[in-house]
Amino acid sequence: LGIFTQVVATCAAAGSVEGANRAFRAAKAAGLQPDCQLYTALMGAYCKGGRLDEAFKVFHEMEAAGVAANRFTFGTLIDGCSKSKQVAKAFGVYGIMMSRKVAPDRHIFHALIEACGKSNSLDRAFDVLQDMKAEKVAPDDYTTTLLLTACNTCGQVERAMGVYRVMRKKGFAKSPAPFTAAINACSTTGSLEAACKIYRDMLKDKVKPDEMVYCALMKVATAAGNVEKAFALLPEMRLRGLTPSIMAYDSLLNTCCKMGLPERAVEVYRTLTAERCKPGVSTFNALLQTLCDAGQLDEALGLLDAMGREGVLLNARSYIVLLGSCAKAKRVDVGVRLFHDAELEGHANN
RNA sequence: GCCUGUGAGUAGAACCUUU
Repeated sequence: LGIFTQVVATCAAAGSVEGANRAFRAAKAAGLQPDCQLYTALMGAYCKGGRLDEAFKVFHEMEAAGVAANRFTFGTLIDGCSKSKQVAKAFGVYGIMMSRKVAPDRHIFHALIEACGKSNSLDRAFDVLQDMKAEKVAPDDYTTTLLLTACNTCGQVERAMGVYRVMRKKGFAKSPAPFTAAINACSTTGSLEAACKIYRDMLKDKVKPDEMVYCALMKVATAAGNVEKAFALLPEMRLRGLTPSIMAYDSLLNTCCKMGLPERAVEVYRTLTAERCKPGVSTFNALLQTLCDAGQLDEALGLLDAMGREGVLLNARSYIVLLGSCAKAKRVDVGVRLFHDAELEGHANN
């Protein structure tokens, strides 16, 4: 059973619902009676694949087989409901769980908070926090991060800052994630000062920033229109012992794109190539967009060779950007050729 | 007797999926 469960879980992690299903059936075919863990792993696969109904079918099958669900089972289902934005269902499962006298843990509350955030029910997210305390489950960094993210998606910057202040007062932030979420709240208001303050708080609290922190800061700097600040974060990262990866470079390319700075974008591209970072489609799309927005269609077309060399295929987005630029420049011949390429590669279907 | 190993569910940026 352990081996089959691992196979199911591995398939789920790889996004192969079919593989998970096959492994589950193989366990049965081997004459094994599935236990709670195996059923739960299969439900997880369905949930991750967005096939919530089938996850519930497995749950009912499990119940019919007389196998009792535990907190892992309920946690998997609630998380699946959250990912499919089915808040009511998530709380329904929570209700069943409580009626079965299964003690909830952090995962349960976290999945519920996430579900509330996704459905714009911020007040309810805070109710869950109260429930959590009532059940004597202590909030941690994950809890704070989820609450901050919920505030952000609901556009409640002030509330996010409130959560952040409480977190710092209690002093339990040990990881960079809650700080990143708090910084992200600042990009809504474009308040670079507030974001920098959070960054300084983090250093003061002896939490080591990771690359995502810098990407979030770059985003805020861009929203505030402060290009120099965004670029200054690159040496700052290095100063803290981090080597910028394609993530940071992509963020800077986005800055160039939003601010209309084709020369600097090309400069960033040169740097990341020199640093042996592997550019992806998003890297090239940001570059293409920047160049096209600036009317530099030929420079953009020149990049296509580089893409080929890097083994990066154009996607629909790349073609849309290029075709728009061809249209604006009235370059019919180039546009038609690109469109044919797009057709051949199956990107001309929308 | 000792040692070791033994399966399942959570968070943050950007991107992509989907102009």
